[in-house]
Amino acid sequence: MKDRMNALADIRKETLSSRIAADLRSSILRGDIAPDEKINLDRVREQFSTSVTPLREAMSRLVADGLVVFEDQRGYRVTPVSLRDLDEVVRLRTDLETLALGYAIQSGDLDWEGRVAGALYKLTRGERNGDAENDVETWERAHADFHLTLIDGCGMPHLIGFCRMLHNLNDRYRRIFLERPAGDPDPDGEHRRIGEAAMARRADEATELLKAHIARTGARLRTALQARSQKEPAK
Amino acid sequence: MKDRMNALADIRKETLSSRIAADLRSSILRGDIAPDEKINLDRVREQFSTSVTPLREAMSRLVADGLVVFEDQRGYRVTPVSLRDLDEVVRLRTDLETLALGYAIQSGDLDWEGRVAGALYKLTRGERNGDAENDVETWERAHADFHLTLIDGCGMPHLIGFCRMLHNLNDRYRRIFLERPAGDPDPDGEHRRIGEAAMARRADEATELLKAHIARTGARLRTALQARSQKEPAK
DNA sequence: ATTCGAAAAATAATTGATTATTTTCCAAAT
DNA sequence: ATTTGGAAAATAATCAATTATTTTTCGAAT
Repeated sequence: MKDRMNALADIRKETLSSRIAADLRSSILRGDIAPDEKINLDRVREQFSTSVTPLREAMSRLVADGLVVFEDQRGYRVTPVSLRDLDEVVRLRTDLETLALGYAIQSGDLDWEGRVAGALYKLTRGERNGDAENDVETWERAHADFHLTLIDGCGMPHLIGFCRMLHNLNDRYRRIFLERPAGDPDPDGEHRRIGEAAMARRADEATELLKAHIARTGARLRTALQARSQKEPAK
Repeated sequence: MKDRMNALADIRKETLSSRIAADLRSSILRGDIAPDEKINLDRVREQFSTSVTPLREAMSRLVADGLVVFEDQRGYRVTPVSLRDLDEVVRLRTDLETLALGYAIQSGDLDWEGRVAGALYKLTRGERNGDAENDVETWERAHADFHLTLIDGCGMPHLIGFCRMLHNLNDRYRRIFLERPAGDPDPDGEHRRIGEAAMARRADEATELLKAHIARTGARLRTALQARSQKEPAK
């Protein structure tokens, strides 16, 4: 009874800032707002039918996420993309996600295993590369959820935050630049093998599989970006 | 002539938000605003003689730095301290700063070496544990500058951002909980050895020295926190 | 044609008032 | 003594107007 009351008390009124930040985050990840695009605060304010204050706050949160860059007196711009940035993101994902996975395998409890299994189930049950927008968003959510649950067992909030940010940055590249964003030859198989190795506490195997998974997507992205920048010279 | 004009054009009017964020960051790092302390926006607004909007924006930036935690409708609170958090910060500093240093040694150019030498010079020339506030702040600035310059040669902005954040978090622990925050037995020697190994491109030696340096401070902090929490039971 | 400087326009940032939500207080009921 | 519910107080969040700064435009000078 008391636990039930506490759970209800935690349902707090979401602020406009949080709503706006979430919506803009999605738009940026999907490429709906293009990399390097200047964000005109007055126009966006009108689109959300709000005033500038919650919008500025939302932008600050997106800056923290690495999705937007800010300069005093010059406002906000969607973070540009580049080969160099992609390389960093891929390299850091490799370094930090495997680090986090290692710690998770070390420290994660049975509850974590259960959550990994659940996230894996949801990911591999979903429609992939469906044409319907809802299907894509559902898969993207399940995908992010799986990766983040995998490392959640490390119990290190700062590290999880870094990985989350890198994961989002990588997702943006994948969604903008790959024609089939979920189009690895066998993503379900890869995700399953990673998840199973992690749950079975085979740390070396799990981290090697994760590394390969990250590298594979990274290589495809690199190719796509290079092809694109041969069509359009670098800014 | 054109370069000179560009340099002048880059001198932009600093915003109140940026000023407030910087001031509050210092206050938090120094422990002037205590860990876990609720930040009353109206009171702080008055202290800065400003309105609430730039203050909220400043707070968002501090949230991004990990120095403040936020909850919708409940405002802002200085990030609490704990043994668990300290352990994570120390562990991640070890993992990430050595990673960054390795990359810097790999990629850093002569200009980077020069900057490391300069930062080392400034650090070892300064007054340590002086009683004057300016001396402490000067040393703290030089200390942070040295560590961040050391890794700056990695040329990876995200990684540098993570390391900066961890470094700040660690600095806060050091300044609040150690009676002599710069009081390692021979910090100048340690810093010098790390810097010289890095400039000489002896990667293994530099990273081992850095690890030991981080671990030493971490152990002292752990001891100090444990002693304190035996006096005051955990919240 | 290019550069410069000033004015106009656009945009960023801040203000102080208002509205929304949470916290605290207090009296009544158990 | 404890719990509940409502009102008051405090605080968080947002608004729309105003101010500050940057960017764009345009005419004059070179």
